[in-house]
Amino acid sequence: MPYDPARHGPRRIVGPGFHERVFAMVRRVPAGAVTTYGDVAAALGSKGVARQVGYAMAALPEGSDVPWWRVVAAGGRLSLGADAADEQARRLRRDGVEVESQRVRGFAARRHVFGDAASPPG
DNA sequence: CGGCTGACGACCT
DNA sequence: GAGGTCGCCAGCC
Repeated sequence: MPYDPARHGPRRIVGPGFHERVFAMVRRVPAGAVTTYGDVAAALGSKGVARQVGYAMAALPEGSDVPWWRVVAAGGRLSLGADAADEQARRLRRDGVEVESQRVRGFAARRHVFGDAASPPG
């Protein structure tokens, strides 16, 4: 566990600067679309931080307004554990995204593109 | 500043 | 399709 809010501090979304940017990007992903850790990382400027994007997701509190389930692994796969992946699949279906065998249907078509706007409109 | 951790990604066998 | 390895780098103590 890279960051355990239950032990390291209060469940506040805006903590580490990097996470803040990650959350902002993920919030830009509309329902029905999906993105990948690598894409978010690339949108933030460094494709190498794909991992850190995942850690940011892990640090999200349950009631956050960040659609973490729209972030999947490369190739449209659900890299989370089988159980967690199932939950993600459920949420994706609620968005109208089909998931089969831990993979997003028509991933290429549903893949969200973060224009060149590296920062949110806000 | 150093060591440890880890919702990833690409590659090889 | 499945299993193992290396590279990437932020965050925490």
